[in-house]
Amino acid sequence: MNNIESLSNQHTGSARARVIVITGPTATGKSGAAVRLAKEIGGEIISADSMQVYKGMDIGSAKITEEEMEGIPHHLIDILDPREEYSAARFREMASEAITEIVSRGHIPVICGGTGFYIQALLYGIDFTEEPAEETERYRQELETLAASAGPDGLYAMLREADPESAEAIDPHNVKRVMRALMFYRLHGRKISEHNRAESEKRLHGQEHSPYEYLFFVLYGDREKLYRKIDARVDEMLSEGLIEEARRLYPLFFQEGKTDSFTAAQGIGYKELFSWLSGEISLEEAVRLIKRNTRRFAKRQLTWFRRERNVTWINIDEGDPLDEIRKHIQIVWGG
RNA sequence: GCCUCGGUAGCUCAGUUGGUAGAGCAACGGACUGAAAAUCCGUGUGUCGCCAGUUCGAUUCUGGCCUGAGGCA
Repeated sequence: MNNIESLSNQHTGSARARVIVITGPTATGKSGAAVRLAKEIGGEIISADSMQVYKGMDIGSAKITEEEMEGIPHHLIDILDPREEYSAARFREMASEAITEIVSRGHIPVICGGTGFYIQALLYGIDFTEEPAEETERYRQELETLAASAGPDGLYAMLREADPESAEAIDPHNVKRVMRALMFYRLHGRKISEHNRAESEKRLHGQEHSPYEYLFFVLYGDREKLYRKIDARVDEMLSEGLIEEARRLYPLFFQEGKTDSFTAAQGIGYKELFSWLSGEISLEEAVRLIKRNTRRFAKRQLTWFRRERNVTWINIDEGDPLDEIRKHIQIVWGG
Protein backbone atom coordinates (compact mmCIF):
# COMPACT_ATOMS: atom_id res chain seq x y z
CA MET A 1 0.00 0.00 0.00
CA ASN A 2 2.95 2.30 0.17
CA ASN A 3 3.40 2.18 -3.54
CA ILE A 4 1.87 5.52 -4.32
CA GLU A 5 2.72 5.42 -8.00
CA SER A 6 0.55 2.40 -8.50
CA LEU A 7 -2.47 4.03 -6.91
CA SER A 8 -2.42 7.29 -8.75
CA ASN A 9 -3.26 6.56 -12.35
CA GLN A 10 -1.77 9.70 -13.82
CA HIS A 11 0.89 7.68 -15.62
CA THR A 12 -1.38 4.91 -16.79
CA GLY A 13 -2.95 7.02 -19.50
CA SER A 14 -6.43 6.69 -18.05
CA ALA A 15 -8.46 9.80 -18.72
CA ARG A 16 -10.18 9.89 -15.37
CA ALA A 17 -8.65 10.89 -12.10
CA ARG A 18 -8.95 8.51 -9.19
CA VAL A 19 -10.56 9.94 -6.08
CA ILE A 20 -11.53 8.51 -2.73
CA VAL A 21 -14.65 9.67 -0.92
CA ILE A 22 -15.07 9.33 2.82
CA THR A 23 -18.41 10.43 4.17
CA GLY A 24 -21.08 9.53 6.71
CA PRO A 25 -23.21 11.29 9.26
CA THR A 26 -21.74 13.83 11.61
CA ALA A 27 -19.60 12.57 14.52
CA THR A 28 -18.47 9.32 12.94
CA GLY A 29 -14.81 10.29 12.73
CA LYS A 30 -14.55 11.07 9.03
CA SER A 31 -11.89 13.75 9.36
CA GLY A 32 -9.54 11.64 11.40
CA ALA A 33 -9.88 8.65 9.12
CA ALA A 34 -9.29 10.82 6.06
CA VAL A 35 -6.09 12.29 7.51
CA ARG A 36 -4.70 8.89 8.39
CA LEU A 37 -5.56 7.52 4.98
CA ALA A 38 -4.03 10.52 3.24
CA LYS A 39 -0.82 9.99 5.17
CA GLU A 40 -0.63 6.41 4.05
CA ILE A 41 -1.39 6.86 0.37
CA GLY A 42 0.00 10.31 -0.30
CA GLY A 43 -3.32 12.08 -0.37
CA GLU A 44 -4.64 15.59 -0.04
CA ILE A 45 -8.03 16.30 1.46
CA ILE A 46 -10.90 18.17 -0.13
CA SER A 47 -13.64 19.11 2.28
CA ALA A 48 -17.20 18.49 1.08
CA ASP A 49 -18.86 20.50 3.79
CA SER A 50 -21.18 23.46 3.45
CA MET A 51 -20.22 25.03 6.77
CA GLN A 52 -16.55 24.33 7.28
CA VAL A 53 -15.70 26.53 4.29
CA TYR A 54 -16.51 29.57 6.37
CA LYS A 55 -13.91 31.44 8.34
CA GLY A 56 -14.62 32.01 12.00
CA MET A 57 -17.01 29.09 12.21
CA ASP A 58 -14.63 26.64 13.75
CA ILE A 59 -16.07 25.09 16.88
CA GLY A 60 -19.68 24.83 15.74
CA SER A 61 -18.84 23.28 12.39
CA ALA A 62 -16.43 20.81 14.02
CA LYS A 63 -13.71 22.07 11.74
CA ILE A 64 -10.48 20.13 11.84
CA THR A 65 -7.66 21.98 13.61
CA GLU A 66 -4.27 22.77 12.16
CA GLU A 67 -2.75 20.24 14.51
CA GLU A 68 -5.19 17.50 13.56
CA MET A 69 -4.34 17.98 9.89
CA GLU A 70 -0.90 16.59 10.63
CA GLY A 71 0.60 18.40 7.71
CA ILE A 72 -1.83 17.02 5.16
CA PRO A 73 -3.06 19.77 2.82
CA HIS A 74 -6.77 20.54 3.21
CA HIS A 75 -8.78 22.26 0.51
CA LEU A 76 -12.08 24.17 0.68
CA ILE A 77 -11.84 24.66 4.42
CA ASP A 78 -11.76 28.05 6.09
CA ILE A 79 -11.67 30.07 2.90
CA LEU A 80 -14.92 32.05 2.68
CA ASP A 81 -16.31 35.01 4.56
CA PRO A 82 -19.50 33.87 6.34
CA ARG A 83 -21.51 36.35 4.31
CA GLU A 84 -20.40 34.82 1.04
CA GLU A 85 -22.55 32.37 -0.82
CA TYR A 86 -21.60 28.79 -1.25
CA SER A 87 -23.49 26.18 -3.20
CA ALA A 88 -23.28 22.80 -4.81
CA ALA A 89 -22.34 24.51 -8.07
CA ARG A 90 -19.53 26.46 -6.49
CA PHE A 91 -18.31 23.43 -4.59
CA ARG A 92 -18.23 21.38 -7.74
CA GLU A 93 -16.24 24.01 -9.56
CA MET A 94 -13.68 24.54 -6.84
CA ALA A 95 -13.39 20.87 -5.98
CA SER A 96 -12.72 19.82 -9.55
CA GLU A 97 -10.02 22.46 -9.81
CA ALA A 98 -8.47 21.16 -6.63
CA ILE A 99 -8.59 17.61 -7.94
CA THR A 100 -6.72 18.62 -11.07
CA GLU A 101 -4.03 20.29 -9.01
CA ILE A 102 -3.70 17.43 -6.58
CA VAL A 103 -3.42 14.87 -9.33
CA SER A 104 -0.82 16.96 -11.12
CA ARG A 105 1.27 16.75 -7.98
CA GLY A 106 0.99 12.99 -8.15
CA HIS A 107 -1.19 12.94 -5.07
CA ILE A 108 -4.55 11.34 -4.48
CA PRO A 109 -7.62 13.46 -3.75
CA VAL A 110 -9.49 12.33 -0.66
CA ILE A 111 -12.92 13.93 -0.51
CA CYS A 112 -14.16 14.09 3.03
CA GLY A 113 -17.31 15.69 4.37
CA GLY A 114 -20.94 15.20 5.20
CA THR A 115 -22.75 17.24 2.57
CA GLY A 116 -24.21 14.52 0.38
CA PHE A 117 -25.54 16.83 -2.26
CA TYR A 118 -22.12 18.32 -2.86
CA ILE A 119 -20.50 14.93 -3.20
CA GLN A 120 -23.12 13.90 -5.69
CA ALA A 121 -22.75 17.11 -7.67
CA LEU A 122 -19.05 16.42 -8.03
CA LEU A 123 -19.07 12.68 -8.56
CA TYR A 124 -21.85 12.53 -11.12
CA GLY A 125 -20.92 15.70 -12.91
CA ILE A 126 -24.25 17.39 -12.41
CA ASP A 127 -24.88 20.14 -14.92
CA PHE A 128 -24.77 23.62 -13.48
CA THR A 129 -25.12 25.88 -16.48
CA GLU A 130 -23.93 29.31 -15.54
CA GLU A 131 -26.47 31.70 -14.18
CA PRO A 132 -25.63 35.40 -14.46
CA ALA A 133 -25.19 36.71 -10.95
CA GLU A 134 -27.02 40.03 -11.19
CA GLU A 135 -29.98 38.64 -13.05
CA THR A 136 -30.29 35.77 -10.64
CA GLU A 137 -30.16 38.10 -7.67
CA ARG A 138 -32.66 40.49 -9.20
CA TYR A 139 -35.13 37.74 -9.94
CA ARG A 140 -34.71 36.22 -6.55
CA GLN A 141 -35.59 39.49 -4.89
CA GLU A 142 -38.54 39.83 -7.21
CA LEU A 143 -39.80 36.43 -6.14
CA GLU A 144 -39.22 37.17 -2.49
CA THR A 145 -41.35 40.29 -2.59
CA LEU A 146 -43.91 38.35 -4.53
CA ALA A 147 -43.90 35.63 -1.91
CA ALA A 148 -44.40 38.26 0.75
CA SER A 149 -47.40 39.80 -0.98
CA ALA A 150 -49.06 36.91 -2.81
CA GLY A 151 -48.00 34.30 -0.28
CA PRO A 152 -46.71 30.79 -0.95
CA ASP A 153 -49.95 29.87 -2.69
CA GLY A 154 -49.47 32.67 -5.17
CA LEU A 155 -45.99 31.45 -6.03
CA TYR A 156 -47.20 27.94 -6.43
CA ALA A 157 -49.98 29.08 -8.73
CA MET A 158 -47.35 30.82 -10.86
CA LEU A 159 -45.35 27.63 -11.14
CA ARG A 160 -48.41 25.60 -12.05
CA GLU A 161 -48.95 28.04 -14.86
CA ALA A 162 -45.35 28.10 -16.11
CA ASP A 163 -44.28 24.54 -15.50
CA PRO A 164 -47.10 22.21 -14.47
CA GLU A 165 -44.92 19.14 -14.48
CA SER A 166 -42.52 20.56 -11.90
CA ALA A 167 -45.45 21.86 -9.87
CA GLU A 168 -46.75 18.33 -9.72
CA ALA A 169 -43.46 17.10 -8.28
CA ILE A 170 -42.99 19.83 -5.70
CA ASP A 171 -45.05 20.20 -2.57
CA PRO A 172 -46.81 23.59 -2.48
CA HIS A 173 -45.47 24.21 1.01
CA ASN A 174 -41.90 23.80 -0.13
CA VAL A 175 -41.34 27.45 -0.92
CA LYS A 176 -37.63 27.09 -1.57
CA ARG A 177 -38.18 24.46 -4.25
CA VAL A 178 -41.07 26.34 -5.79
CA MET A 179 -38.92 29.44 -6.00
CA ARG A 180 -35.99 27.56 -7.44
CA ALA A 181 -38.21 26.00 -10.10
CA LEU A 182 -39.51 29.42 -11.09
CA MET A 183 -35.99 30.84 -11.18
CA PHE A 184 -34.79 27.98 -13.30
CA TYR A 185 -37.58 28.45 -15.77
CA ARG A 186 -36.89 32.17 -16.05
CA LEU A 187 -33.10 31.86 -16.30
CA HIS A 188 -32.84 28.90 -18.63
CA GLY A 189 -36.16 28.94 -20.42
CA ARG A 190 -36.38 25.28 -19.60
CA LYS A 191 -38.37 23.20 -17.17
CA ILE A 192 -36.53 22.15 -14.07
CA SER A 193 -38.41 18.86 -14.10
CA GLU A 194 -36.64 17.95 -17.35
CA HIS A 195 -33.31 19.02 -15.94
CA ASN A 196 -33.85 16.99 -12.78
CA ARG A 197 -34.81 13.91 -14.67
CA ALA A 198 -31.69 14.09 -16.82
CA GLU A 199 -29.39 14.75 -13.87
CA SER A 200 -30.73 12.02 -11.62
CA GLU A 201 -30.18 9.61 -14.50
CA LYS A 202 -26.48 10.26 -14.08
CA ARG A 203 -26.58 9.08 -10.51
CA LEU A 204 -28.16 5.82 -11.56
CA HIS A 205 -25.35 5.21 -13.99
CA GLY A 206 -22.88 5.78 -11.19
CA GLN A 207 -19.28 5.06 -11.96
CA GLU A 208 -19.56 4.68 -15.73
CA HIS A 209 -20.67 8.24 -16.46
CA SER A 210 -18.69 9.90 -13.72
CA PRO A 211 -15.86 12.27 -14.58
CA TYR A 212 -13.91 10.37 -11.93
CA GLU A 213 -12.93 6.90 -11.02
CA TYR A 214 -14.01 6.86 -7.43
CA LEU A 215 -14.23 4.73 -4.33
CA PHE A 216 -17.06 5.80 -2.08
CA PHE A 217 -17.05 4.97 1.63
CA VAL A 218 -19.83 5.71 4.09
CA LEU A 219 -19.01 5.50 7.79
CA TYR A 220 -21.86 4.56 10.09
CA GLY A 221 -22.48 3.09 13.52
CA ASP A 222 -25.07 2.16 16.08
CA ARG A 223 -27.68 4.90 16.12
CA GLU A 224 -27.98 5.21 19.89
CA LYS A 225 -24.26 5.34 20.30
CA LEU A 226 -24.04 7.98 17.62
CA TYR A 227 -26.67 10.09 19.35
CA ARG A 228 -24.85 9.86 22.66
CA LYS A 229 -21.70 10.94 20.89
CA ILE A 230 -23.52 13.87 19.33
CA ASP A 231 -24.88 15.03 22.69
CA ALA A 232 -21.45 14.79 24.26
CA ARG A 233 -19.85 16.62 21.38
CA VAL A 234 -22.29 19.51 21.65
CA ASP A 235 -21.46 19.86 25.33
CA GLU A 236 -17.82 19.81 24.40
CA MET A 237 -18.32 22.53 21.80
CA LEU A 238 -20.00 24.68 24.41
CA SER A 239 -17.15 24.29 26.84
CA GLU A 240 -14.68 25.06 24.06
CA GLY A 241 -16.30 28.42 23.45
CA LEU A 242 -19.14 27.95 20.98
CA ILE A 243 -21.10 30.72 22.66
CA GLU A 244 -18.26 33.18 22.15
CA GLU A 245 -18.00 32.15 18.55
CA ALA A 246 -21.72 32.71 18.01
CA ARG A 247 -21.52 36.07 19.74
CA ARG A 248 -18.77 37.11 17.38
CA LEU A 249 -20.71 36.01 14.31
CA TYR A 250 -24.06 37.44 15.38
CA PRO A 251 -23.52 41.08 14.40
CA LEU A 252 -22.08 39.99 11.07
CA PHE A 253 -25.38 38.46 10.05
CA PHE A 254 -27.90 40.64 11.80
CA GLN A 255 -26.48 44.12 11.69
CA GLU A 256 -27.97 45.08 8.36
CA GLY A 257 -31.27 43.46 9.18
CA LYS A 258 -30.61 40.79 6.60
CA THR A 259 -31.39 38.18 9.22
CA ASP A 260 -31.01 34.57 8.18
CA SER A 261 -30.68 34.93 4.43
CA PHE A 262 -27.06 33.92 4.73
CA THR A 263 -26.27 30.27 4.26
CA ALA A 264 -23.78 30.36 7.07
CA ALA A 265 -26.34 31.77 9.50
CA GLN A 266 -28.34 28.57 9.18
CA GLY A 267 -25.66 26.30 10.55
CA ILE A 268 -26.68 24.09 13.43
CA GLY A 269 -25.16 25.31 16.64
CA TYR A 270 -25.25 28.88 15.42
CA LYS A 271 -28.84 29.52 14.47
CA GLU A 272 -30.07 28.25 17.84
CA LEU A 273 -27.63 30.45 19.74
CA PHE A 274 -28.67 33.40 17.60
CA SER A 275 -32.24 32.83 18.77
CA TRP A 276 -30.96 32.92 22.32
CA LEU A 277 -28.90 36.06 21.69
CA SER A 278 -31.92 37.83 20.27
CA GLY A 279 -33.91 36.87 23.36
CA GLU A 280 -36.33 34.48 21.72
CA ILE A 281 -35.40 31.38 23.72
CA SER A 282 -33.44 30.46 26.82
CA LEU A 283 -29.89 29.17 26.63
CA GLU A 284 -31.06 25.83 27.97
CA GLU A 285 -33.60 25.56 25.17
CA ALA A 286 -31.00 26.56 22.60
CA VAL A 287 -28.69 23.78 23.75
CA ARG A 288 -31.52 21.27 23.65
CA LEU A 289 -32.34 22.33 20.10
CA ILE A 290 -28.73 22.12 18.95
CA LYS A 291 -28.60 18.52 20.11
CA ARG A 292 -31.93 17.61 18.61
CA ASN A 293 -31.22 19.32 15.29
CA THR A 294 -27.85 17.63 15.04
CA ARG A 295 -29.48 14.24 15.59
CA ARG A 296 -32.07 14.94 12.93
CA PHE A 297 -29.35 16.13 10.62
CA ALA A 298 -27.43 12.90 11.07
CA LYS A 299 -30.58 10.99 10.22
CA ARG A 300 -31.12 13.01 7.05
CA GLN A 301 -27.53 12.42 6.04
CA LEU A 302 -28.07 8.69 6.34
CA THR A 303 -31.21 8.93 4.22
CA TRP A 304 -29.16 10.69 1.60
CA PHE A 305 -26.39 8.12 1.52
CA ARG A 306 -28.73 5.15 1.58
CA ARG A 307 -29.84 5.81 -1.94
CA GLU A 308 -26.32 5.90 -3.31
CA ARG A 309 -25.24 2.91 -5.30
CA ASN A 310 -21.77 1.48 -5.45
CA VAL A 311 -20.86 2.63 -2.00
CA THR A 312 -19.10 0.70 0.71
CA TRP A 313 -20.68 1.00 4.14
CA ILE A 314 -18.24 0.78 7.00
CA ASN A 315 -19.39 0.08 10.54
CA ILE A 316 -17.23 2.11 12.90
CA ASP A 317 -18.25 -0.06 15.84
CA GLU A 318 -16.50 -3.04 14.32
CA GLY A 319 -12.93 -1.86 14.54
CA ASP A 320 -10.76 0.64 12.74
CA PRO A 321 -12.57 1.83 9.60
CA LEU A 322 -9.23 2.32 7.95
CA ASP A 323 -8.66 -1.42 7.81
CA GLU A 324 -11.75 -1.84 5.68
CA ILE A 325 -10.93 1.13 3.51
CA ARG A 326 -7.39 -0.08 2.93
CA LYS A 327 -8.61 -3.55 2.06
CA HIS A 328 -11.10 -2.20 -0.40
CA ILE A 329 -8.62 0.06 -2.15
CA GLN A 330 -6.29 -2.88 -2.43
CA ILE A 331 -8.93 -5.07 -4.04
CA VAL A 332 -10.30 -2.54 -6.50
CA TRP A 333 -7.24 -0.58 -7.47
CA GLY A 334 -4.56 -3.08 -6.61
CA GLY A 335 -1.38 -1.94 -4.99
C1' G B 1 -48.12 -2.77 59.67
C1' C B 2 -52.25 0.55 58.25
C1' C B 3 -54.23 4.61 55.06
C1' U B 4 -54.20 7.60 50.50
C1' C B 5 -52.84 8.45 45.51
C1' G B 6 -50.47 6.43 41.27
C1' G B 7 -48.47 2.37 37.57
C1' U B 8 -51.27 3.52 29.81
C1' A B 9 -46.07 4.95 23.67
C1' G B 10 -39.01 6.24 24.67
C1' C B 11 -40.63 10.64 28.31
C1' U B 12 -44.71 13.69 30.62
C1' C B 13 -49.64 12.61 30.79
C1' A B 14 -55.05 12.33 28.91
C1' G B 15 -58.94 8.66 28.11
C1' U B 16 -62.39 4.63 27.69
C1' U B 17 -70.59 5.19 31.77
C1' G B 18 -66.96 -2.42 29.49
C1' G B 19 -66.51 -3.10 22.52
C1' U B 20 -58.19 -3.83 22.70
C1' A B 21 -56.47 3.59 23.17
C1' G B 22 -54.69 9.21 22.19
C1' A B 23 -51.86 14.41 22.91
C1' G B 24 -47.28 17.09 23.42
C1' C B 25 -42.23 16.20 23.22
C1' A B 26 -38.86 12.59 21.51
C1' A B 27 -38.25 8.98 17.66
C1' C B 28 -38.61 6.56 12.77
C1' G B 29 -39.01 6.47 7.17
C1' G B 30 -38.72 9.29 2.65
C1' A B 31 -37.90 13.36 -1.03
C1' C B 32 -34.11 16.52 -2.69
C1' U B 33 -30.04 18.08 -8.42
C1' G B 34 -27.33 26.10 -8.05
C1' A B 35 -29.58 28.03 0.06
C1' A B 36 -28.71 21.14 1.33
C1' A B 37 -26.23 21.82 8.75
C1' A B 38 -31.35 24.30 4.25
C1' U B 39 -36.37 23.04 2.73
C1' C B 40 -40.46 19.74 2.49
C1' C B 41 -43.59 15.10 2.92
C1' G B 42 -45.14 10.83 5.59
C1' U B 43 -45.56 7.28 10.14
C1' G B 44 -48.14 5.65 16.60
C1' U B 45 -43.84 2.78 17.37
C1' G B 46 -48.35 0.02 23.12
C1' U B 47 -49.00 -7.48 26.64
C1' C B 48 -53.02 -0.04 29.08
C1' G B 49 -47.91 -3.30 36.10
C1' C B 50 -48.85 -8.98 36.94
C1' C B 51 -52.39 -13.08 38.10
C1' A B 52 -57.27 -14.58 38.71
C1' G B 53 -62.74 -13.53 38.85
C1' U B 54 -67.40 -11.45 36.73
C1' U B 55 -68.86 -10.86 31.46
C1' C B 56 -70.36 -12.68 24.81
C1' G B 57 -66.26 -9.27 25.57
C1' A B 58 -61.89 -6.29 30.71
C1' U B 59 -57.06 -1.43 29.72
C1' U B 60 -61.86 0.06 32.07
C1' C B 61 -65.57 -3.48 37.22
C1' U B 62 -64.02 -6.98 41.62
C1' G B 63 -60.14 -9.59 44.49
C1' G B 64 -55.09 -10.73 45.29
C1' C B 65 -50.04 -9.71 44.31
C1' C B 66 -45.87 -6.63 42.71
C1' U B 67 -44.12 -1.64 42.51
C1' G B 68 -43.48 4.07 43.16
C1' A B 69 -44.69 8.53 46.08
C1' G B 70 -46.78 10.64 50.39
C1' G B 71 -49.12 10.19 55.20
C1' C B 72 -50.18 7.65 60.06
C1' A B 73 -48.05 4.74 63.53
